[in-house]
Amino acid sequence: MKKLSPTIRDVAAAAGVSVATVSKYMNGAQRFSAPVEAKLKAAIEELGYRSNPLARSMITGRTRTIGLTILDISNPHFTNVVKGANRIALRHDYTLLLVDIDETQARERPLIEALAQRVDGLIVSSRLSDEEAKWMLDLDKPIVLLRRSDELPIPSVGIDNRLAAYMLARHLLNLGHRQIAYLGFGQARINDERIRGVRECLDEVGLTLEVHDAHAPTARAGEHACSRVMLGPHRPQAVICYNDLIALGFMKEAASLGIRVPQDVSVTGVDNVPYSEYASPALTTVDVQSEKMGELAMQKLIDALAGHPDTGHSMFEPRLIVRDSTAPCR
Amino acid sequence: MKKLSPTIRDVAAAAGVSVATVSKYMNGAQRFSAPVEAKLKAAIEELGYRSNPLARSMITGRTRTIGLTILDISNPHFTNVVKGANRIALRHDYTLLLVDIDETQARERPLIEALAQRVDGLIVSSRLSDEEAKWMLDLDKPIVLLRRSDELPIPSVGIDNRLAAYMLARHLLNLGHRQIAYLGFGQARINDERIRGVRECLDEVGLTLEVHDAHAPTARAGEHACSRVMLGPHRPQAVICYNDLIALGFMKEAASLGIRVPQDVSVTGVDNVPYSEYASPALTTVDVQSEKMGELAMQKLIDALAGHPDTGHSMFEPRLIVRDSTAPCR
DNA sequence: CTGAAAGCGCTAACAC
DNA sequence: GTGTTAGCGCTTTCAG
Repeated sequence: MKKLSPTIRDVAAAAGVSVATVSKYMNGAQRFSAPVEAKLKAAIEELGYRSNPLARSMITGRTRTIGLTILDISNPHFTNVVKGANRIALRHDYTLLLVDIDETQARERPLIEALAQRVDGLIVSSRLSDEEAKWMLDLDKPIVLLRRSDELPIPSVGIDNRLAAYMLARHLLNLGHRQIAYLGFGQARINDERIRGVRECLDEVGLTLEVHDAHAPTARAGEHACSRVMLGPHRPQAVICYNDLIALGFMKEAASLGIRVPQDVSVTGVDNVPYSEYASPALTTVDVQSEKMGELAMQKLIDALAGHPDTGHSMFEPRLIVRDSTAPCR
Repeated sequence: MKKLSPTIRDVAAAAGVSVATVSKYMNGAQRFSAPVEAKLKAAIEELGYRSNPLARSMITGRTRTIGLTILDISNPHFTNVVKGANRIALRHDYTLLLVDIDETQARERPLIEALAQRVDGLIVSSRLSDEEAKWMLDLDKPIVLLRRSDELPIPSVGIDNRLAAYMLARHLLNLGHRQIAYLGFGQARINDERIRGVRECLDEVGLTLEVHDAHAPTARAGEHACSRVMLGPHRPQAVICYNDLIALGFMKEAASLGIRVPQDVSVTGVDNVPYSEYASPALTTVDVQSEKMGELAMQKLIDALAGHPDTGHSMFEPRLIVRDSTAPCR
């Protein structure tokens, strides 16, 4: 078998030219005389030469790699973001270096700092507050945040969480519900925005909101929280969950408890993950355009890399998806 | 603000030592005299120095990065594999470079070849046949395959697909079903193994198997296939789907068609993805230990990287998970 | 324990 | 068009 892979010098020697010529040829930097081109092609083919991207990156200072940190790869919302980002990256010949923060806030900073050294730019989804994320500015790499940041001069992409939550509340009010509960996830920075949106809507008709916390953004957490919410002192007629996964778990547990959805309680989520459609009853939710978010975040980053920075926040418009988990209040 | 990040030379100058000393210090290669150590620590802190992993990799030839190619990041089975692999990688201070093949077979080879140059080793999930995958041997990097390969001398991890399918068939036979259909995905290499497992079981009782194809391993594809399977000339009493996603889509469409699961037809999947549990009826399936597969694949690779190669195939044992989508035949 | 020097594989001026 | 030469930031002998 083979030894070490051939270097640019091996090719130069085999083709009888200089390394500079080989380098230029590999980069398609200019045109060559027919005989040289032929020899080059032959030598490269013969040796199976492929230029070493590491050495190249060291000189150019560019890796053609984008770092993407997500909070949890198990959450379909984030995989959709990745899907979108990846599509745009591939199109521009960039590779994604994916880091799953895995909902462990402690390691976030070191992981991102290490990542930053190996990539040309970063797309970051983080639970850090603006204050806690200031160090990102010192990374000296273009960054796009997957949530609004009012204080940091970093471009970002997200949805209007207040509006999304407002829409769900309005939908439930229209169905005649009056006792509405919110099952949130306090660790998420956008949780407050969603609570605000719901409150804003309920305020208009003089209703108050019962707020619960699921402690995790997962189906399992939704399951656990269900009895606490439904069998507590103030049984709600409708529950707005922080995200679809919590809602899915909630609905499953409700069924176990003999509580029917939507007859006994209406349930909603947020995100419109693929499986919300295949649950039964199919989940009423708000589409947040996860894939498009990933696409736009990547596009912004690539633009920045190309010298067209953009420090604004882009907000996608949420869209209410009414399915079968919500119904008129009895 | 700062300009370019400081290099090892800056630190050496600031600390009044040589670059070699700084290098050794950064790598914890040896012990140092107290004054030198103090100066180094101070200089590094002062300048905010972090060694450049690219330059380091170029010399050592190691990147502490593992490449992982998966067929589709939208499939929860694969995200679980990633989760497991990532856990082990982190534990050994490796980073994952994830590539989503996105079910596009054409680009597979170039993507993997490019990936191979940037990592120390690869975990590959591919639809290529052994024959088509021979070039992987020339990559000169340790590889672990996420499926059995009998011909290639490459270590692999997988489950016993024949047994998994056999178990599902046996379960359905025990429930009294006689007209059993298989809704597969012909592109997958393991599809044949699963068909074989089902056939083997049905042969024992002299039954034949109706085989259909969903054309994609997705819920959407399962939806589309449902009417073809259920409203064709040979309506089955039970359907074994290639994976959970297809089964989920199938069940949704069945409901639309007024076909009740499990009363009118029993349905099973394979994989035990998280959402199979939250569907209703909850899906009967076979657990393939996706996370453990990812963990073991990574462990094998890291062992290989540490000089303990292992060319064997590790097979996880499938486990039948009976839930509510299967019931006795009326 | 510490330092000087020789590169890793490649690119980027600048000559020819 | 093609070659020469200087490094990129770091590790690694090998002296001292």
